[in-house]
Amino acid sequence: MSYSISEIAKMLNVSTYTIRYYDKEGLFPLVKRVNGIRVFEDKDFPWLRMLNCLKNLNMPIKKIKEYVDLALKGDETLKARYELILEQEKNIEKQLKELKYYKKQIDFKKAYYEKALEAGTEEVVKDWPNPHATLEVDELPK
Amino acid sequence: MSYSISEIAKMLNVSTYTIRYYDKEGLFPLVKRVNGIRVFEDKDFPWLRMLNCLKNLNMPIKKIKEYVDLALKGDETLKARYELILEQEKNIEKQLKELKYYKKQIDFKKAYYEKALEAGTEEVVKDWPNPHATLEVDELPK
DNA sequence: TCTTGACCTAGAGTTAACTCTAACTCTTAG
DNA sequence: CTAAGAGTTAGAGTTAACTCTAGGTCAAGA
Repeated sequence: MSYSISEIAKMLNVSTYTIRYYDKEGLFPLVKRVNGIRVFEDKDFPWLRMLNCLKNLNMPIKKIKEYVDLALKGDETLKARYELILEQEKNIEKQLKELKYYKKQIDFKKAYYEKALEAGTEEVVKDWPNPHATLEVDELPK
Repeated sequence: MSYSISEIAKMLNVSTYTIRYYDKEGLFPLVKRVNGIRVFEDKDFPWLRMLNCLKNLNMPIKKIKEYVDLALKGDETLKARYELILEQEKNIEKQLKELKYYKKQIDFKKAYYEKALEAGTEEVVKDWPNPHATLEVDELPK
């Protein structure tokens, strides 16, 4: 099975411009061309999925490019690629921790506004015991 | 207690440039000035914490500004602010789902590289059953 | 045959979020 | 009293990641 650039763009939920931009940046070194036209194939899907993953984990294009270049060099770069994956694993853990932390604050605000709406005014909650009355660096997840 | 711009910058883990930029964008309408110099006070901390939260949830500056403007208008905008918080709550849920989804892929790759490193070559794992062999839109979390 | 639509490239333009520079003021320690 | 250090502004510069335009090719249907 083969796929056009616009089909792939739809799958990744981006524009065709973006796919061409990624290609320009060297993120698709192995995609086939027929008469100059990009032809994506099933064999490209694992990488498309990986790219989608890294992109959504906010890895910069340049860093993704580094990963591509490592992969192209073959077995001698296995270690380096493994480290890069470990780094991403840590990154995900950090993001999860942060999200859970900020979720608490949003939940507090939600309850705050629910009470305020009930009363019709913010006055009744303005001095609610804020679970985080001070702003300290250590308090924030790194 | 009062705090200088550089102290606040340190607390939020950004540069003083960034704090001034946020101010320019209207994110600190209530911060005191003494001889033209910004003087942050304890009363500003709840908002600083909220700002830090929204920023780290990737809310654009313009949207944060909207929230500030709503808050300045008082009780008549309680509903609108509540909706905005609800939206953020949904946003967090989405992000959590996505993160957990992409974590699976990273974990797969981690095991993949561990096996490859053990063998000294990627060949042994190249055709590992990828838990996500196809790339379909519905498969990806929205 | 002609037109439509999808593809191509090179390169210019856009946007968000900083980041920095120049030129200035104000406070304070020596 | 003066020099350092921290603050100020307006506005220019930077960077990443698109996003679009102009001008072209090519294949298929009416």
